[in-house]
Amino acid sequence: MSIIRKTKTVKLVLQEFDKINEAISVIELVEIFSTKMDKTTVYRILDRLEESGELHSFVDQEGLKRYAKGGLNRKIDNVLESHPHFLCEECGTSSCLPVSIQIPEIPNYSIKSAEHFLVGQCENCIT
Amino acid sequence: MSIIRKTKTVKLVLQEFDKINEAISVIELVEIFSTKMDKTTVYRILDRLEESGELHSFVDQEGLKRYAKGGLNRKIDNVLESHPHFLCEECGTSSCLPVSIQIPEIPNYSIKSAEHFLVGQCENCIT
DNA sequence: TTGATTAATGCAACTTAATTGCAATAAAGG
DNA sequence: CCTTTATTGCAATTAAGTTGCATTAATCAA
Repeated sequence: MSIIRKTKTVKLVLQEFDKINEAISVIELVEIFSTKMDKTTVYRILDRLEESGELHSFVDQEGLKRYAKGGLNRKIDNVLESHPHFLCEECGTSSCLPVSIQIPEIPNYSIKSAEHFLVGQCENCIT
Repeated sequence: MSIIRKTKTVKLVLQEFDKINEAISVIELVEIFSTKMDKTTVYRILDRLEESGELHSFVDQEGLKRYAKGGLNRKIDNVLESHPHFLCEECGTSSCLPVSIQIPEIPNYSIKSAEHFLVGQCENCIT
């Protein structure tokens, strides 16, 4: 599994994520690369990049899959570390927020992973 | 708009939510009521029950819409109060957890709403 | 209780994100 | 350069959710 071959299309996708520091939806990516590769290829490359740990994905409030650089839910010192994803309702950009969210202890429950989705106004759009 | 008429189908849906204390996906509900009403009707009743505040909805990690009793993101004393949604990876049941999650202050960001999705093992499945 | 108003429903068709099968293509290694 | 097989493109398919419209049935005033 994971990414094995550095094909032209894989390089294009990686370049795009180097340029943009946002969480991009798959449909945006399909649109961006519409002249360069088939949508099936986009889906499959994203799959592989996620499995190799170069990207991570989540599903936003509208049910759309989004990808962003790096991994999610890393365990640091045996503590689950997860960052929230943010959507600006003004400009529509989505991003990973560099803060850590505390998950309270829940009696008799074991929490393996956490996903946080915040909606509001980003630093560019706040009045 | 909200719910206006207490039709037979609306009563059936409300009964179901009275029985079950979980966050149920729309496709499950469509299946449950497959002999009682059309799937379009299920979708529309859920819409109305959400607008009237009797249910709240969220999209889970798989992109499926789920509904549960009550409202979400109530403002209590002007503080955003939101509970996490939980999915048990063993038995597959989803529920609202009665704990409050603190959203840290994020400089230059304004947070309007928050969605938390936890995955792990519930009290029945924990070993 | 009846009748008029219009919300609610059922059905069929449609939209859109995502997946699958398969033959053709092109990385990677020897 | 040649072989192996991962990767791609294309077409078809799946599945969640939506829409338009004619029909049905709550609701309420008379």
